[in-house]
Amino acid sequence: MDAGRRISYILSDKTSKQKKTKNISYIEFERNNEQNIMVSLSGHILGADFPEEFKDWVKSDLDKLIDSNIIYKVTNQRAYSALKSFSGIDNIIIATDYDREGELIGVEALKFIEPGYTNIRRAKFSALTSQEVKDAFDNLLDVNYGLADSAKAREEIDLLWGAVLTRFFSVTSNRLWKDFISVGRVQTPTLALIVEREEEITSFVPEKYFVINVTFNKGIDFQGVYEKNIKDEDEANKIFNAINGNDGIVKSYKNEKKEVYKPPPFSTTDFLREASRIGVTPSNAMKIAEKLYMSGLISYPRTDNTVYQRSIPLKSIAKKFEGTEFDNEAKMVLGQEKIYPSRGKVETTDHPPIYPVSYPKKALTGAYKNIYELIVRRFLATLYKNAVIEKSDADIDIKGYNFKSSGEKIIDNGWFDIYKYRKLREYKLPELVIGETVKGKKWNMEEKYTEPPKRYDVASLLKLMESLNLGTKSTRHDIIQKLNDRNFATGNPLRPTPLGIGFIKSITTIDSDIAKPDMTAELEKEMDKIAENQKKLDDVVNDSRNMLHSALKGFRGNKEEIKETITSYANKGDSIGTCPLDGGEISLIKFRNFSKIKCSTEGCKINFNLNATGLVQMTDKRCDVCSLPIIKIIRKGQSPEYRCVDPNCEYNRKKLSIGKCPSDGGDLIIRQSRYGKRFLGCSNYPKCTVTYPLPQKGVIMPTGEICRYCGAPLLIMVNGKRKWKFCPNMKCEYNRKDKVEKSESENK
DNA sequence: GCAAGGTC
Repeated sequence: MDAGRRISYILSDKTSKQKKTKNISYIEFERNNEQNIMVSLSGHILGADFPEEFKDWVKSDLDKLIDSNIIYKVTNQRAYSALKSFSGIDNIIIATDYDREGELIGVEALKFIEPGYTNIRRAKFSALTSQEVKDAFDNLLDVNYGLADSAKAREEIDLLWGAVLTRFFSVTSNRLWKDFISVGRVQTPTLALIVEREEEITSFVPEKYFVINVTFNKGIDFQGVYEKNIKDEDEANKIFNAINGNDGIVKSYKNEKKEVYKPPPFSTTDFLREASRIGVTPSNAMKIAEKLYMSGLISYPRTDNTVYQRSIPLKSIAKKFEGTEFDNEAKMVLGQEKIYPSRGKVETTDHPPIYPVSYPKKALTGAYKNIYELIVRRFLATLYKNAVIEKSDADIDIKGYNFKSSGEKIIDNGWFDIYKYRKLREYKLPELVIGETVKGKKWNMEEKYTEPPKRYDVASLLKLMESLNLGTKSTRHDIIQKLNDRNFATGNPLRPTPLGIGFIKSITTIDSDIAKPDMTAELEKEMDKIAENQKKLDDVVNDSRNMLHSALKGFRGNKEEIKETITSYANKGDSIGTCPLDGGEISLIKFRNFSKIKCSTEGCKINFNLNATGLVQMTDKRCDVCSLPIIKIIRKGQSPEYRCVDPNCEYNRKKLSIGKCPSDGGDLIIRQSRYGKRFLGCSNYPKCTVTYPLPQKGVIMPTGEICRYCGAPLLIMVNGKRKWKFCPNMKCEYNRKDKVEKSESENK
């Protein structure tokens, strides 16, 4: 159930009714003997844009674009027509999310309701619980126009900087249309983080160091590690020779009980990180969470909040899991004398943390089951007790050198019994007495190397973006996806592409905030001033326009360098091997919709387009037809594909051929239609127009057999575990007769 | 065609 339906359902004591005419959908309900209409908005209704005259990227003057007025276009037609359709309204209550963007969405809606009334109020609730919603509508507030303006400033400044710099970098590097260079307040600093990390890794010089450790024994074996890592080999040898073969004397020993705190309630970022620990990617986890929310199983999944509001009936929710597979866990939680939920650092007023709302009537399966279970276990864990461990630490001396030993013993497993994704580990250390001698058993010196920092994976990047305040709970994973789609970064862990590196190098030629998280921080300050009526929307946007003029001036001064940097990096591509013809370097240069394979030697034949997704490698093999090299394309979960590097070579056509055309004997080839659907077509097109439709999913293989009814080649289809033979001619009798005969004979 | 922010 969406938010609008839930609110009206609560306010009307479950008597609300959904109404739908041709274009308009709304909800009617009665409350306190008054008729109400509820219109669900679902996001912004208006979007900022520039006037038509600035349509052409190459011809538009960017300084004029900066000073242009910003127009607003309807982007949510459904909400717009619903709002437009009513008249004779006495009161308006805005009940959007209680945050900056929510306030703006509400104010956008006011624009489209018949004017002429004065009574506009605002409902403030932070969870869609019965109590909160009813209280909110009994205690209405005023609309906060300043808050809405602060969001509008954000929107206009993002459009101005984004559009102006996107156009500047795209036009300057001559990468237009699908290959444009996208610049934005959130995406560009995020890409810069990925590029900076890659540079740290490539410039990293490993350093050698030595670790000395000793296995001691007192009843049981335990480890002591020399207190320092030693860089100097001579010093390491000196220490090792001194301690080797000797016993130790206990210099200090202490042990104390420590609590291991239970985790805070789930925010979106924490949820996505934990989901990726159990093997579900953030975008998948988000999709699943949205579906669970829509089916009423969990609360709203987009939230920064990590503190349960008082209105959430924690105990009665925990009760819902009695008698389910979480029976034990629920009873553990409910068996406590009092329940003290954990609290995180962030507390917001728009939504509760993510928690389960109900137990599914129909059992969930696959990733849905795992994600739901994660949310349930997290919820119950936040209501249970902290774990307790006994931590012991000792200093042990051998010949004047200090070794550290430590141990951890579980006293009470606490919440770890519920949240099975984490485990407490025990490290044994016997009880020691200061001054006693412990026997040495093994003495060891190890040579190690310092390691470069790790690349960010999607989970750690989400966390970092959150701490730098880049993006919001709803947009962060989209931004990472965008960097992927725009050919700036790839894979997980994320690496920048040559284009990504070249672009960041070129944008950091001048010291502009657009590549740093600072721009968001500054914007936040200005937005707060607007919200508190200390500054006006237009003044803030105009200040930003002036900063943009001067940033643009700076970039213009480096135009040649920017062009050179981006093109040289983008054209360098990734090296995928050496050229078997002349020993040159073969590069794969990626564009948004295709790639180029090119040899570094001037005049070399190898300079072809490549239409393929997946990892491309050179092989030593040569094509039988044209003797150019064969390339290998690797895709996840599929056997590798081999192709001649020349896309027009006969070798590739034969390989793709799935049989002969019954009309003229040409090759039937799997092709893609304009709309992305695959079909079989004759290689003699346009002379021969024979085509056959194909199933859109699964692997299609030739059989070499010919259909005895229509002469088309018979094919085998493999989709998951199922596998069947068919004739691509849908009307052919083969599919009715021969297929039936076969399955009957299998039944015998 | 541009951004980032909402969201069935």
